[in-house]
Amino acid sequence: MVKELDEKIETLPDHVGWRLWQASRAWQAEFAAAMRAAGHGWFTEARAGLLGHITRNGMRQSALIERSAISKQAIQQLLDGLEAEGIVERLPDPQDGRGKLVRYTSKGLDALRDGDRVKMEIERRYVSRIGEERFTALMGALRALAAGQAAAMDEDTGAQGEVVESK
Amino acid sequence: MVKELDEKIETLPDHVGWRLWQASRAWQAEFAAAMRAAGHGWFTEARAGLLGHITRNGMRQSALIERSAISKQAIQQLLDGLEAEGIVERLPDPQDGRGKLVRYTSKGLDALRDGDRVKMEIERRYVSRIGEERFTALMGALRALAAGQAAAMDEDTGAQGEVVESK
DNA sequence: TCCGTATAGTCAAGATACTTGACGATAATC
DNA sequence: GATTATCGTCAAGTATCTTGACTATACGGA
Repeated sequence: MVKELDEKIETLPDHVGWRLWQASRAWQAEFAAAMRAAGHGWFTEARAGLLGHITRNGMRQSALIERSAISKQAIQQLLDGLEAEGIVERLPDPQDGRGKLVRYTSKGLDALRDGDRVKMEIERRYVSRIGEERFTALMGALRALAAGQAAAMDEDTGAQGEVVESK
Repeated sequence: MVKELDEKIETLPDHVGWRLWQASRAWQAEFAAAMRAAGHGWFTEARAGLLGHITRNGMRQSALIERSAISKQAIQQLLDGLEAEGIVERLPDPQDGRGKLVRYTSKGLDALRDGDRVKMEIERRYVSRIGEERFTALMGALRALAAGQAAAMDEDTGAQGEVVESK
């Protein structure tokens, strides 16, 4: 009974959203695995997302809130964790008694360096997997998409619009 | 004071991983917003991820566990939620007293239909945003990447390898 | 100077989406 | 029948994020 219907079983989807999700997940899994293998066991996806916004010179917690899209409370909790792991440290801002500066520790900077290396390795693997031409096309399309999206939301919420050309 | 340092502020990253993540998040946000706007307020990203694995004919809960990568407990909890929302229903499997069949309710099928419509709309928007050629290149690269990844893990853990052509 | 208001960060509580571990019930195998 | 494996459930804990309430500091006037 069910058997005949099973002939028509759907395969997993094959639209942009699914493909993007799939590729994104695969990248993250590869990156996280490599980072953990490199001795950075504290590494998680959420933390990575936040670290991507912290400049190497350190920055105000409030600036971090603007740059990343999540609530200040979430950021604080993530920072609590990162601080406990010894990746970043929080210092009082000498210019503003209310503020705090978030800065990488040397352990954190080490992790960043490893992260850069891992990223390049993965990128190399990707290129060898699908060919340079396709890879370039992929990046071009993704950048165009991001630029289009930023333009589409036009009410500049910041953060997204400055992604590409700023430097 | 801080200003001079800000000249050297790092921009947001521009590597594959970041771009994929960014694009994936943007797609999901757009999709979820459209779904909620279409009256499917129960819609969340995690639920979408699971629903993407449930065929329209319904399937065994255990089959669902194999297909999606997450633990059976997580699946159960997601199904609990979906069942409470009236999107799916669980019936005893007549062929196996231990098993249960997960099936869409008519409300669930309605949502799927809306989902398909929304997906196509978004895809159309994407095409008009970056051009058909680029969009095609994007899809091609993403598919190649997925195929390469499936091949790379070679120890067929299932789930990933069978994505496209399986049947 | 004092006062109102905005900003920076914290504390507390709760929701969601997972995890591992232990368990009962049914099926399959020998 | 006894053993072993599979299917689903229950319970508890973790990570990540949310909203709401609060404190401390800064700033911009009267």
